[in-house]
Amino acid sequence: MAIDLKAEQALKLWHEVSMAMVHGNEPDLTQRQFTILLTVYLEPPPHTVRGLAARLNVTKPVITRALDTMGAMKLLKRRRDERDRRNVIIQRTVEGSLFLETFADTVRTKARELPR
Amino acid sequence: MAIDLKAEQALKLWHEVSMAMVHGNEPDLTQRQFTILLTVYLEPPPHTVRGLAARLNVTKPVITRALDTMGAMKLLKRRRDERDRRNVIIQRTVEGSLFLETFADTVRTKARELPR
DNA sequence: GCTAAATGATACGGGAACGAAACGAATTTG
DNA sequence: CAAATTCGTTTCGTTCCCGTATCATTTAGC
Repeated sequence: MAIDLKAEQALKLWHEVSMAMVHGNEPDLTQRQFTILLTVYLEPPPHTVRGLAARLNVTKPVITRALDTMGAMKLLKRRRDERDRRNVIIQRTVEGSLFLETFADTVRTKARELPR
Repeated sequence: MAIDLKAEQALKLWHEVSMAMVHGNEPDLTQRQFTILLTVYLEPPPHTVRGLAARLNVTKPVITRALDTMGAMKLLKRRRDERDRRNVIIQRTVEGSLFLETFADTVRTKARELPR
């Protein structure tokens, strides 16, 4: 059975979750950063700077900088590809997984509490 | 019947919608700006700078600047409160309604296409 | 080997957002 | 009616993100 949302429910869900994120003290990421994070955690590896840039339709420095920022937050980590040392492989971390699990819980809770 | 999402579905939904927004050519809003927009459109009026600042737990200049930005995009508009001319009332626009309708459609479509 | 291509990082200038503080206008208080 | 308060805006200095162009390293092609 497909997930069927009314327009108002969709907006309310986004609103509730956004409020929770803005109000909470979780690391505040830009839209792009969060999208990069989700891509790394949800799409099949390996993830490279170039690949992510193409996937998200942004320039390479955007990815490099996002990795700097989120790397400092321990949400992601870099690793040299030893088979081709030009490449950098972007990998998940325990902290990142935990962060997204918490986020998913927020979404689920808000979705469950949605008025019909 | 409540909307029941699995953790993976919640993340996938956010990912899909985020990808659509980053990739698309819609106005590029920050997380806070988008949250302000949703608040104005979903919560009962009237909305003031001070009220929104308190609601979102941000400083007043954040609201003022967001109104500048989104006002230029025609997503919101300001009006002086004639009963107390110190106040500014924030109102919806046709363009803003349309923008959010389109966004809601994106969410609905992505939710419907979600794997079980 | 030597050159060309590919990959990610960096430098640079510009623009946008931030918080704190100060400000002007409008209203309320005493 | 003068002083204090309230409200939104502006200013200031800082920080962060952006795209373009360039750089160093590594690999591939001849």
